[in-house]
Amino acid sequence: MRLSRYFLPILKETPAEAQIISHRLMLRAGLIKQASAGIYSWLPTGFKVLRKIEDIIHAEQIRAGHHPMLMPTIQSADLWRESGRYDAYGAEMLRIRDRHDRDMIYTPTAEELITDIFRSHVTSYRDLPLTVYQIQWKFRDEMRPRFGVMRGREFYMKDGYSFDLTREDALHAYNRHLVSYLRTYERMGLQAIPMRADSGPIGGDDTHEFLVLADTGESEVFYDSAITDLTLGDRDINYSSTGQCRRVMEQFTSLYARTDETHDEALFNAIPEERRRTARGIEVGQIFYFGTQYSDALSAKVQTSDGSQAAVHMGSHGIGVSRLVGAIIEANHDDKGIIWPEGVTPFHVGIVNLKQGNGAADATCEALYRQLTGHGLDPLYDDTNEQAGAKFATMDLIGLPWRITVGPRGLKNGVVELTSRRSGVCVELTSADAVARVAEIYAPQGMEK
RNA sequence: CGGGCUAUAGCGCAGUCUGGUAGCGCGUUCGUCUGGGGGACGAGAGGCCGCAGGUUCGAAUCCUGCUAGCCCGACCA
Repeated sequence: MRLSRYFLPILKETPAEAQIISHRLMLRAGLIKQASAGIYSWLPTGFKVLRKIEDIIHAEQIRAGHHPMLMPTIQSADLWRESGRYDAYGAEMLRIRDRHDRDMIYTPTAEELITDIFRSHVTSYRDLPLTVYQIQWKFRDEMRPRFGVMRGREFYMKDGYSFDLTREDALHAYNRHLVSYLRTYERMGLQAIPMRADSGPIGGDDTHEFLVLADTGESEVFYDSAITDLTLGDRDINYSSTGQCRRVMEQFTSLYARTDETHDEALFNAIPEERRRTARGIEVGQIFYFGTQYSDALSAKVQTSDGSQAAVHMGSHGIGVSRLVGAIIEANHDDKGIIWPEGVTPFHVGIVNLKQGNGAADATCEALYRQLTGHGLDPLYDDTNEQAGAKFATMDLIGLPWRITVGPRGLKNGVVELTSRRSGVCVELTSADAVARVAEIYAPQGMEK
């Protein structure tokens, strides 16, 4: 993309409404614009990041054997009355009345609707296990929205629902989700720690929240520092292996890690003192196993091999997609702006032409742009007439992980510069080598798609 | 929902106390110069001063009501 033809409304000054760093940077970098309290428009650059996150989630869910689908945002109140949640949910559920005076809701979650779909079409144990999911907008009429997209009223969320014949099968689904979520977050450049959680209004027996450590997090967390050394890395996961999924789950959940909701002082104090940590965290996902709570209420049963009827064991599993954009920024920024992890960056690399109108500089930038695009990369070329300093400041603010700087001074020696946004390390190399280097950086991710 | 605050140009703000032609910085448009970390000079454009009512010869400014947004708390993915 050429910056001169793009829509990137950056702000030099911080809008007064924004308090925390990710909200400020999202507004300043032109990612979002507030439409009303807790409701945001996603401008082109923010939308690109949202889509990147979404793509990673889809890839990892499909890899785990889960099926994408899509359910409506507006639902009839009837199903919610059937489950008992129409009254239980309270004022956070946005209630709407249509022209025929029917009660409708803007959905905050979809257990009822998916269970209704399930009971209409699945009648045999042979159709199990089944896990479906969607990535869809949700709405919770928060009393006090804040922190930008991290605690909005409208939010984009992946919500998955698993159906199994037995508790054991359902726990495998639980473990499978835990592992796939770990992979998902790692691909986004985030460390999200599974912590034992409280089930809240969704209900359930087993539940873990995934938390990203950040000073601005809403939850107080307590953990054994050894847990931060754990990574999945590139280990090969066989999602149909119950043993392997369970072992990974055990590895990642056996060390102490809890939010203040479930914190146990005695257990915490049993950790060697030098490894005890208290910090703050942002919740970016949660998995639940809740047994037959909804299948009983909504009568979702299958026929078993011996001919009897059995309520299915369910779980639901969520990732806060829009919230993740804020969480990633909270975990990846400096005083100049955002520092996107390669997996979610809106553009792979920035090209800065230091002297627009200079024949050699223009030609080199054009060639770089063509070659990078030819490698399947998505560069942002700053072809405007701004001063060098302004171009650098913009690139730093929007946080592209790599920048190629082209100017007459370097071109005299046949070189351009490749700079890492994160480390600030800058190397001089030929423009052909710069293209090759950037292509190499992104090659592993390209192959995963 | 309790407590506090704000609303004036695209953004950040002054002006309100003490009523009298709407201001500043940034951004933006045009021109010239400049050209490796938000550059300089010159000339412009851009406002129902949140909305409604009242007081007054006259209201951004005083009074009443409303709306929207923000902060702290409680609550929450």
